[in-house]
Amino acid sequence: MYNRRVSIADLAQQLNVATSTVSRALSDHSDVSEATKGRVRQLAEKLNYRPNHLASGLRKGRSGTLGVLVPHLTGHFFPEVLHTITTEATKAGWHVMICESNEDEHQERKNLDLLLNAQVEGVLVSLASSTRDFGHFEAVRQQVPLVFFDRVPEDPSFSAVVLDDYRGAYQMTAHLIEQGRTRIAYFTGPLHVSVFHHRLRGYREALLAHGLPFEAQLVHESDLSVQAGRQGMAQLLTLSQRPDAVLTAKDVAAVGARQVLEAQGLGVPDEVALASFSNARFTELAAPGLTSVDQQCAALGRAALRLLLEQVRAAGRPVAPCHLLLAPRLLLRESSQRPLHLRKVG
Amino acid sequence: MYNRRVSIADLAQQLNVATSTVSRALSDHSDVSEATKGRVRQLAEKLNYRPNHLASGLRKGRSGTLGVLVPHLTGHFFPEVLHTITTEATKAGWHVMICESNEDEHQERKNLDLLLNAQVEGVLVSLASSTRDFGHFEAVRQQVPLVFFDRVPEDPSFSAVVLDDYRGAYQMTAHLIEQGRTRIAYFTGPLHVSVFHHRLRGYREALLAHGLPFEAQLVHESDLSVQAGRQGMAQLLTLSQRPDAVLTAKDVAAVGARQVLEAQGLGVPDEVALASFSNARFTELAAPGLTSVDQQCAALGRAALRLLLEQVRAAGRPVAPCHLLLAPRLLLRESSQRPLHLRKVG
DNA sequence: ATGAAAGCGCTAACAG
DNA sequence: CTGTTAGCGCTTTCAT
Repeated sequence: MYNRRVSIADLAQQLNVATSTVSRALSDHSDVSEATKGRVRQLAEKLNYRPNHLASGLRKGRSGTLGVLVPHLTGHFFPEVLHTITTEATKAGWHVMICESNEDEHQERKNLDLLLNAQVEGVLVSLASSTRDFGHFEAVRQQVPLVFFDRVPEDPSFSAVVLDDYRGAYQMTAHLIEQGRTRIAYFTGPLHVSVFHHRLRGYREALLAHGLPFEAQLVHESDLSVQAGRQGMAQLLTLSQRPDAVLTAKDVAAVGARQVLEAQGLGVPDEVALASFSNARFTELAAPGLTSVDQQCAALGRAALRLLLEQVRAAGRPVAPCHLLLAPRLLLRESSQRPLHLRKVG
Repeated sequence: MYNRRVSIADLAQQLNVATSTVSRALSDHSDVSEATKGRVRQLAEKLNYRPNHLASGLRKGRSGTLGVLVPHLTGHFFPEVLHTITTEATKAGWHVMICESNEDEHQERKNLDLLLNAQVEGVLVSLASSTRDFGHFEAVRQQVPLVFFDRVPEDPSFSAVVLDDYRGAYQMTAHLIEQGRTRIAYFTGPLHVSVFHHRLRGYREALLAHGLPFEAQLVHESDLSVQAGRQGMAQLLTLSQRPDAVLTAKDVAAVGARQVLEAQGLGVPDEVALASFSNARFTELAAPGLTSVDQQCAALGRAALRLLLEQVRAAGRPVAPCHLLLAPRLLLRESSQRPLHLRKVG
């Protein structure tokens, strides 16, 4: 039914040369005559020969494969990052194995096992939100280079690439203040996740730096779902003095907030400004366009891969853990910009 | 720097048994004593032994890996399908290699090579939109089982799983007609892509079956981007008699259409009803919610994987090509439902 | 219940 | 320039 796969030995036999010659010819080794190379390549082509990656990997002690472990494939961010990683890695001659932890620490463990068994030569990880214990990563880094991105552990001995969330939140908060907002609410995700931790800090420090108070009642912690966004917004509207701006640590929560505002007849941005993190499709599709902190997926993916490959190429020589902070970029759209006639002049 | 990987030979040596015994113990072979199994497992655990997937694959002539090739990882549909596929495949003990063709026939070719070289035992494919020639798939199916999903070739000799796009379009068009719409415009994608071809047929036949004319001027072919949606809508509004409903073959195009309608002060659904295909996040997040034909990602992924594994397990025995049509499901939301006071009674 | 030995397909010394 | 040979880590007869 299926064709038997043709091996180097088959080619060698048909050409009356040694397997080693064929092997060398196929890898364009310098000390094979052009004539032989030609004959080998031609026959390989004709018989549709394909190198057995398992065999060469086994022999060379190199799988030529990298592992990537992400919490999930849905949404905007991870697919975008993965796209960059696979494209670049493939270009550099690597295979990539992608795993999903489904935000679950236990599946994260199992997937790491899977990757190590597949003999990956390096691993890129973005943490599951439920992960509290990092023992499984200790084991990994004793085997292969390991680089985290976006969702990274606090432990600075791990290499990591992240957006500068602190600065992103700081700058966005500052932007809202510059638009004349003085009561800025903030929707955060679980604070044990590093990104959310840093964003909250940025928010707070921007307030303080501009002489505004940090009020606990204006901060709402949740899973940042649409649902949570609605709840948070509804709660804020019960305050005696309602906020005039809302910053959410994730875009979908902003959608929920907006729904509530709309239902209450409160205009965006006139009465309440809205801003968030991430740059999913709908932040630009929504009307009015949602101001947000761009996640720079491509830059992040590229940086993480570059860092990993550096460590892989270091081939065992000790490498100091490296931390990359990507500068954030604000995408200012209508949802946060005070209409001209309402702006303070000067 | 990195720990040397421990092999079966290492375990065997430390336990003073043969490698074959260790191998058998680890795979829980029936004729190894429980005592030995215990000792082996304990040491394996202690030394953090991990089976070398390359070596066992080479020896067994089985890689335990499946390949999946999709046009891209962005959007809603493919990530969702991939999630199902990887989850289910992993559960069944398979590795999964994911590749992106970036909608490009040439990259599709290269990725198939990559997968075959990795010795995958089966391949799931959703076609790049630029693919016209299917020679490369001929080569693939001579090596391993091959199943297409969603974007499939016309050639019926290939196994394929698709949503019943014809019925989806038919039912959705019928739904719009039942809501009292009589001039229903349709935005289609490139017609050489099978899904778009079938959807157009469904649209047309639903019209005819309900005694409505099929008018070429109401059909707009494009790449279905937001941009294209805007253009198409703008063009429709120049007609002497504007449509009272628009069906788009992809959700983002509907977003573009809606933007134009809004700008022109035309209400959705009051003046123009809107419906589309796919069930991306924003179809439900948008206000009013966008009526659409659900893509049933999970069902599709599961069916495709099941079909592939059947063929893989058939292990060379000839398998007749199989075609699965998944029944569509309409998600009726506000954008298509005529407000009560305007509906025909009866 | 365990061991000895061969071999999956490939590459890399080493020899010529 | 080409061939011979050994071996990567594992599984699987075939013996015992």
